[in-house]
Amino acid sequence: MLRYNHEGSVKQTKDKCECRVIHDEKVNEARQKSLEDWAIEDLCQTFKALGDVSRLKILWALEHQEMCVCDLAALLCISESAVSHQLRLLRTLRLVRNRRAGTILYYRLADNHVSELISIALEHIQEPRIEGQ
Amino acid sequence: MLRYNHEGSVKQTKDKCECRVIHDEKVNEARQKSLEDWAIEDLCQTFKALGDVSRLKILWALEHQEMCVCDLAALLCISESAVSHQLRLLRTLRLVRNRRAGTILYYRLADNHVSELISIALEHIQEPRIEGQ
DNA sequence: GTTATATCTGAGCATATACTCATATAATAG
DNA sequence: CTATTATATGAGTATATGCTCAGATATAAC
Repeated sequence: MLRYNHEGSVKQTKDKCECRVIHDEKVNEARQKSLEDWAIEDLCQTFKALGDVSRLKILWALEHQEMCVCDLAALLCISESAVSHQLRLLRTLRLVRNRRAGTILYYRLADNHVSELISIALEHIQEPRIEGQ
Repeated sequence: MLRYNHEGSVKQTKDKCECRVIHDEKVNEARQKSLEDWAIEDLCQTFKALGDVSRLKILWALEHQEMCVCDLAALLCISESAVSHQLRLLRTLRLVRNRRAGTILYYRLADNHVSELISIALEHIQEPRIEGQ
């Protein structure tokens, strides 16, 4: 066991924290293989976008067909404003796209990533519990 | 355009909401293909677990090697208590497991799902921006 | 038994966030 | 131009959540 000085993020270079470390080599290896801050942040935002009941329902619906804002609001039984707010977030993260037809905006999934992510997560939650763990 | 009565969740069967619907057939089809409530909720919790910087860093570290609580705390530069709280959540969702060696608990990923999910999300965030959208 | 180490857990708090409401914008019809 | 429809947006608010702190638990050594 030894004491270890951590290098904080860029914002906190002055106040480094001191923590216990049991396996120095493991921590060092993890440090070397760690993702860049921007990647972690982007990953986090992507998963966070999927981690909401309303947005999940929207994405699942768009996986089968394109839909407009008010239809999605009807499906989820929440206000069109709420749907619009969520769609903006999903657009920002490039998870959905839209096409305009007059005053109506039809939304669809941006690419296959969402489908793949949901598919794997479905596998996970449906996996049978293992005894003794 | 027509008015539509929505069936709320089990908890709110009494106060059904009335919303605009443009494409009745789209909404009906989406209703038929919609996931069960428990599946949506489980999916949501799984993605929510991945949608946090600390937990993502933990999972990414465990993808390469098993680690104990205090090493993870040292890596993330947060308290061991905070790590323990997050690991409990990840354990509950069967995303990680542990093995005991004396007083030390070594954590590892429970299966390949986490790796696959992160891998696809990495693809997504690294995808080049498309102009005109 | 006592002591030390590693981890866990509940409570409290500060921040994040998902919604509602009111209003603004964009496209179409007249 | 005005009116209507569909959507977007900013502000405010109630809830959710990630952390710290204090204390509890589990294992090993003595």
